[in-house]
Amino acid sequence: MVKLKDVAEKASVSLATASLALNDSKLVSNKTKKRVREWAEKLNYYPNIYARRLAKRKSYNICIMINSKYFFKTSNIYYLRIIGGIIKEAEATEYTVSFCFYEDNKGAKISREKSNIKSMDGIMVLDIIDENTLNNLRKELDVPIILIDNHKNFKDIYGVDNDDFGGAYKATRYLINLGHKNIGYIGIPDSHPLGRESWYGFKKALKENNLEEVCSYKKCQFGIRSGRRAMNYLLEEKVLPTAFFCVNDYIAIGAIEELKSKGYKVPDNISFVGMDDMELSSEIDPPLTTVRIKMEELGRVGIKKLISIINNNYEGEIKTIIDNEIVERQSCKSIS
Amino acid sequence: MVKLKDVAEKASVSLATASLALNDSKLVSNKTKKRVREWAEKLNYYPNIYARRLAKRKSYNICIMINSKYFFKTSNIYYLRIIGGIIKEAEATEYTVSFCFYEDNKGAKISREKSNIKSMDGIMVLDIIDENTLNNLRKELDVPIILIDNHKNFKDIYGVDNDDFGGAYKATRYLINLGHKNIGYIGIPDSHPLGRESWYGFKKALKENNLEEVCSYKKCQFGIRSGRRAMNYLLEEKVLPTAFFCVNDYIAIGAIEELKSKGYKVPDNISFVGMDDMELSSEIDPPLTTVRIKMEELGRVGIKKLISIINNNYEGEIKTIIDNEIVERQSCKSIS
DNA sequence: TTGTAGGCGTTATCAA
DNA sequence: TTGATAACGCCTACAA
Repeated sequence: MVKLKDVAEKASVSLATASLALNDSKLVSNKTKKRVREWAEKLNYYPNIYARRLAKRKSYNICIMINSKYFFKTSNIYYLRIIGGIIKEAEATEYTVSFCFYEDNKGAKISREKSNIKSMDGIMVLDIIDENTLNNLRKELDVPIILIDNHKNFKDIYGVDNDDFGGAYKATRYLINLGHKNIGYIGIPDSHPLGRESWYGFKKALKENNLEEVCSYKKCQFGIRSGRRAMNYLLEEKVLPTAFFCVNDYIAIGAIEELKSKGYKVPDNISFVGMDDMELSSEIDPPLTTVRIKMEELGRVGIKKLISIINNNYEGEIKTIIDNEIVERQSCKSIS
Repeated sequence: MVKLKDVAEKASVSLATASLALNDSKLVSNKTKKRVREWAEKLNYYPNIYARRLAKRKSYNICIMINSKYFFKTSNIYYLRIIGGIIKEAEATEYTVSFCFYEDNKGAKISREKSNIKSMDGIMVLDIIDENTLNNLRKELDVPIILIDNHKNFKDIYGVDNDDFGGAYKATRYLINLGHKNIGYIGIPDSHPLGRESWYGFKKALKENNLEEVCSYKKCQFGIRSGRRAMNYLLEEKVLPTAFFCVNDYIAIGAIEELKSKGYKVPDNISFVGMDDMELSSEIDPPLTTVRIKMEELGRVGIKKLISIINNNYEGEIKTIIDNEIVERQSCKSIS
C-alpha cells in the first residue's frame, strides 16, 4: 500500500507538507500542491481512511437505524428510495453510511456486538420509532439524531418529513376542482401521525369549500388487502361518494380492485387519488393519480442536514418539510 | 471518551494485558480477564474501531456495489431483502458494510471522491453487472469479489445465486403434476442469464414428461405492464395453454390482470405459477402460487462466504446455489 | 512556506 | 503471565 510518506518522498517535501497539500490547505504554495498532487496520482495514492479518522478524532460515519420489523415485514420500496438518496448524497462527502437494525420497544440497548454504533458521528432514524427506543438512543449516544419520514413526530428532534398534511390537502382540492362534492376518505387510524396529518389535510380542504364529510374509513393498515377490505366494508354502507382520497397507493389499489371486481368502473363511477407514487401505481389499470412523495429527496436532504448539525453549522428549522406533487394519471374523472 | 488505557489503569494491568484480555487471548489468566472485563463494562468502554482497524491493518469493511440504474429505476423489493440479509448477518461479525453505486459501462473507475472503496476488505456485487465494469473492479481493487444474484454469470468468480433453473423446473413440474399438458411460458430474452436458466428448467420439465412446448413468449421486461402486453400478444395467437409459468411474479400478475380484464377466470380457465414471491403476490386476486426465492438468505450466505474468502478459509464451491420452494396459493387448478 | 515531532487508540513483539 | 515499547498512517501545533 502506498502511503503519504511515499508521496512526500517522491515530491521531496515533508510528510506534513504533503498532508497539507493534499488537503488543500492555504498554507502550501500552489506549486508544491500541484507537485504533490501529481505524485499522489502517479503513485495511485489513496489515504487510509482509518488513520485519517483516528487522527481527526472524527468517525465520518453515520448510522441509519431501521426498525427490523418494518424493514422485513411491511418492507416496501420507499425505504429503498430513501436509503438510495442518503447513499448517493453521502458519496459526495467523505462520510460513510452504516446500518443498524433495532427491535421494537427493546430500547435499542447497545449490545457489545453492535458496538460499531458507538463510533458514529450521527444517527438517522428511518420511519416511525417508538419513544422508548428513541430515548435510550439519546441517552446512550452523545451524537446528533435526525428522524427521517417520522411524520413530524417528536417535535423537539431534528427531522425531515414529507408534507403529509399538504399532500392530503392538495389531493382533496384536486378532486374538488374536478367538480366532486361527495368525497370519501380511506386511511389509517389517528394514532399514527401520518393518519392525523392526512386526515387534517383532507378535512381542511373540505371545510374551505363548505363540503361535508360523507364517508370515511380510518381503520386500514398499509397494504393492498387492507384497501380491499375497507372498500368491502364501505360498499355495505351503500353511501358511496363520487371520489376517494386514500392515504397511500396500496390502499387505493386494493380499494379499486375490490370495486372493479364488483362491477364498478374506475374512474367512470368513482375517482381515486392516492399518495406515495409507488412503482406499482402507474402499472395498474387505470394508472393511479397520486401525490408523489420525494423519497429520495427526503434521504438527501436528511443527510445533508445531519452533516451540518454534526459540524455545528446548521441554521434551519428543526423539522424540514419536503413538498410533494400531484401526478395526474387516469383514475380521476371530471364531473363538473 | 473512555479508552483502553483507562480500563487498564482501573484494572491495574498494562495496556497490553488489557488489550489481550478483552480480545480473549489465551495468554491472559482467567482471573485478570474477568477483572479487566468487569472494568470495561463498568466504565462503559467500547473500543475505537478506527484505531483497531489501523493497528490490525484490516478494514473490516465490505462494500456492496449496486448498479444505480437498477437501483433507482427498476428498483424492487428484492434488493431490500438481500441487503437486509447482508446487514443482519454482518451485525453478528465485526465487519461493517458500505455501499457504492456504479454506472453501466463506465468501467466503475474509482474517482478520488469514491476513494472509500479503496479501503475495503471485499466487494459484493448485487445483481447483473457488465463485464467491463467487473474487469475494472478486479484490476483496480486487490480484494475478493463475490457476485450476489448474478444468475451464475462469470463462471470463475465467486457467487451466490438463486437456483433459477431449479425453480423453473420445479414450477413446471408442479403444473404437470396438477394434470396440465399444455403449458405456456412467459419470460425474458435468453440474453439475460435468468432468461436462459429459467427457459432450460422449463424445457427440461416438459421433456422429461414428453410434453410439447405449446406457447412461449420471451420478450418481456420485468414489470407488470410487460406481463400484460405479453398476454395481450398471446391472446391474439388464440392458442392458449391451460397453464403458464412466468419467470417472475410481476409478469405473472400483469398477465393475469390482462386475462381477467378480457373475461377469463384464473385459475378456472388458466393456471399460473410465478417466481420470486413479492409482497404483492399474496395480495392480488387470486393470490399467486409462486416459487419463493430466499433473497435474505442470498445476502446472508453471501457475506458469510465473502468473509471466509477474505480470511483465507473458504473451502466450498465457487458458485453457491440457494434452493427455493413452491408456495402454493390459489392461482392453480388441478385438471387431472 | 515548509519541516519537526507528538498524538490519535489499538495491536503486536519482545523481554522480563 | 504480564509489561514496555514500537508500530499502524495520518493530522496538526509549533518552530524554523
